[in-house]
Amino acid sequence: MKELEKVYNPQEFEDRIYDFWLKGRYFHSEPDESKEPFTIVIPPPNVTGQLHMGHALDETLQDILIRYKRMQGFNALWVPGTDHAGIATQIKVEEVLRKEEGLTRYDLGREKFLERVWDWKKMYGDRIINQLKKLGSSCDWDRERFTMDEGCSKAVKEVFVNLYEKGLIYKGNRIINWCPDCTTALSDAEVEYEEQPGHFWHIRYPVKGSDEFVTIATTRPETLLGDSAVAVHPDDERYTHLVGKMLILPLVNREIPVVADEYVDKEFGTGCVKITPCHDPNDFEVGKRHNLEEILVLDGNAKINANGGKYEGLDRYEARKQIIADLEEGGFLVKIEDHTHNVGTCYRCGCTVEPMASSQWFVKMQPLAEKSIKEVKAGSTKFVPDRFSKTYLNWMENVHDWCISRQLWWGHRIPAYYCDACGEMVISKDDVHTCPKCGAPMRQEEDVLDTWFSSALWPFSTLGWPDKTPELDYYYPTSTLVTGYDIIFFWVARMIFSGLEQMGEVPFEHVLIHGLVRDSQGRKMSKSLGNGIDPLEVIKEYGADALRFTLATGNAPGNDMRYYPERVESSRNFANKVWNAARFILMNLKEEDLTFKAENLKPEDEWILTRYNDVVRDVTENLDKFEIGLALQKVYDFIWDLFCDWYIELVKPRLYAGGEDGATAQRVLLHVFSGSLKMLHPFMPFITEEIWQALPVSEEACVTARFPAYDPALNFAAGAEKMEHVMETIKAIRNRRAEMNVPHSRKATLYIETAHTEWFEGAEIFYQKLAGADQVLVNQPAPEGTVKLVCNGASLYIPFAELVDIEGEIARLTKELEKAEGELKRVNGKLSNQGFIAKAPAALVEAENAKKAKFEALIADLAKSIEEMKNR
RNA sequence: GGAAGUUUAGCUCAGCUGGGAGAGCAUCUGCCUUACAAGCAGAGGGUCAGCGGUUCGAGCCCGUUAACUUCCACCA
Repeated sequence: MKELEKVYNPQEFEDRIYDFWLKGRYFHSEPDESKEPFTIVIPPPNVTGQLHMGHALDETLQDILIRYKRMQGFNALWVPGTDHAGIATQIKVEEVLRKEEGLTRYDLGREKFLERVWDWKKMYGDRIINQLKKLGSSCDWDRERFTMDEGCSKAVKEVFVNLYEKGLIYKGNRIINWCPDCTTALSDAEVEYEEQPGHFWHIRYPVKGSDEFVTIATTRPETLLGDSAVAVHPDDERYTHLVGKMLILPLVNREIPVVADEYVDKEFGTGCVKITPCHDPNDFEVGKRHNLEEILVLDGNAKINANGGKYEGLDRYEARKQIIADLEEGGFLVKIEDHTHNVGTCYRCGCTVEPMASSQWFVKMQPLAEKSIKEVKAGSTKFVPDRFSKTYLNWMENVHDWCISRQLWWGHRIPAYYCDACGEMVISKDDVHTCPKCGAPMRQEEDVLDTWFSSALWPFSTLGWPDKTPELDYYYPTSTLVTGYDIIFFWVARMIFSGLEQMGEVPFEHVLIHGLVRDSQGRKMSKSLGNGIDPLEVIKEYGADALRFTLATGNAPGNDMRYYPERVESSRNFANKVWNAARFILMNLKEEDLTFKAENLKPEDEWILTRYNDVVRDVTENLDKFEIGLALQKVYDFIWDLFCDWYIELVKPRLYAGGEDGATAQRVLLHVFSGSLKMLHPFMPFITEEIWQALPVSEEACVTARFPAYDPALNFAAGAEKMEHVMETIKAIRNRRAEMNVPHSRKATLYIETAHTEWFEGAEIFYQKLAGADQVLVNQPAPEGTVKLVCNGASLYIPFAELVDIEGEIARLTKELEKAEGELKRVNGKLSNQGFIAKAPAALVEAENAKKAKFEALIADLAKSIEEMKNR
């Protein structure tokens, strides 16, 4: 038997325990038909390679589920996400490049630039794996798989070609969101809207061949350069006479028509809208309907291009300034209004996105969405908590086509090949070098795919798809996805429709949604605010177990949680409690044979075993329903309150006395404690394993031990009830002594008057140890002037005559009496209610009847006691 | 504009299918009782946001009002 360090010091053993697990290959899972699989898909390391709180929460919840399922005999596997082609990686590298070397990716060239990104990825990939280990993640990383390898590229190409052949991928000219900083298109989901103060510029457009004007209002005057019409509502009588006439576009002096279109809101502004097909999605549609000219006036860096005439080369905001000045000078500017409006920003770099017409690749969402909606409605994939299925359905039902091309270098290149000679385009899984039509050389599409295009394939691409691997066969569909609600659209939705389309089955059964971790003031943790808390720092100070405990407890699925250092501290305190309990138990295990047997059990043994059994049942139920916080709370309460504060104290005398009773106590202690450790292990893996390795138990490691199961043979209702009575009286005595400020060291004889003598048989030692009694006399006359306590089924007398404050005592008893009478009244009210008698469950009515008897007896006792006091 | 969430003790939050209001922290009191002061034993503190309804019975179900939060869409 090993000894534990005197002080709980997680830093001392956490690394060692992790190595122990690795060495024992306890995390290893391979397809095994004899076991049921349980699979979790996990995200890849984030771009900076720095574990942040949100990530830590993800990992913790996943790891809890994985460990729990493994302990239940499942073949539980993590499916590590293949490294994705994240836009953020490229941007980060570009940023560093710019800052440190003053270079752009174009200066470096494609090949060299990609090498840089690779280096970055490898460095931070390794780093994050090490950080995950610190957290206790039992993820079995496969270094080879963890890269953007051939297999994954193969899957991406396969899917692309597949969708293209079904007509679900097309290339088209559309308005997309363009980020001038990242110089790429963004999908709708990648745009964040934020309210910003701005202006409405009212501008006059002269009507050709007349001295009339129409006045339009715009928030982006620089787009005037690309106007190709002004629209009015067809029913707007103010303007019907102008429809079909031409206007002179100020500054540019181009002629543009007035068109009538239903899109215009008569009530809004002047009722005239300038139409800029290339820089506004609605205008784009109007332009298509009226066959308007499409004039692009911005380039990829949001500078005015050659179509902008004299403004060419100006940045969009400088151009705006200049154009306003010129308009004013020309007398075209009517007025300027303040106006707050929603501006789309890039969710990565925060820069204002520019809607621009551009040739991009799209996924046609309608047919994919229909299937995905059907499956979730049918319950093939269940969201936990369920309300998030609404979020998902809402999005799916209103989904737009998905822009998947990105003008970046880092990522999976779109497998499209062009022939410049004859204009042929080929979509192919294999590299195509010569044009099948004319034999000229072909070049591959420069654009890469959206990060989430490949990420959406993880549930099967990481298992070897499109090859028919045993893993794929065994593990797909996976069991659970754990993720934050902020990622439902990006990832969850796309995994669902990709899985359905390629595999014909939803990718996972459950999606466990958690909230965000906020700071103590409820703000989102972010780098710019500088309020992010580094999980590694927390681990360093309090240990990974404490952090995991904190993240897993005290909040419900899908709700945000606030991070308080005090909470981690209290988690650490709990770990310390467990540690000390272990030390105590190890000190007292002296028997040779510690195998648990349900023999010679004392009431306190029966009580703790019964309670333990209850907790095992509850915790299993909770975990099966993904109620991780509730489950952990129950384990915590059991270990601290019931096991440590009661059972250990109750059993100390037996342990010190030794003998057969002491041996039984040792066996029960070990049985219940080791079982509790197993229940606690998924939540606090390090400390439980460290203690486990010191305990004389048969299972070689806690991580692979069998999770406790409810055992009907260990239910001792009678023994447990008897013990509860004793405990109730102990609490009452402690309470009174504390109220009277009697020090623990002052002992007194305890007189118990009761009809249930069997409750108190053999209980004397407990009162001596826990309630300051030196001896206990049952049903023997107590001396005059004692303190009297009235409990359910017993009256207790303690001879502290000199401490008794008669008036105070009467007041106290009267208060208790009133309380009891109130309770009795409530019970009587229920029982006299015919509706209750008739409709409530029989067990409940019976319980109320029992309460009635109890309160009646209590009231009689209290009334008697008050009389006695008054007569004193 | 559409949708979802929140409102419970001083603070942060639990409360599972309706059946006598809970935890942690904070506060107050007494204890260094041979595992643990990172502890032990106690105490105080709540009209469960307001109103109405269903029910024998509502923190929980329904309706409604208010405040706050988030997501989606988006007005030139």
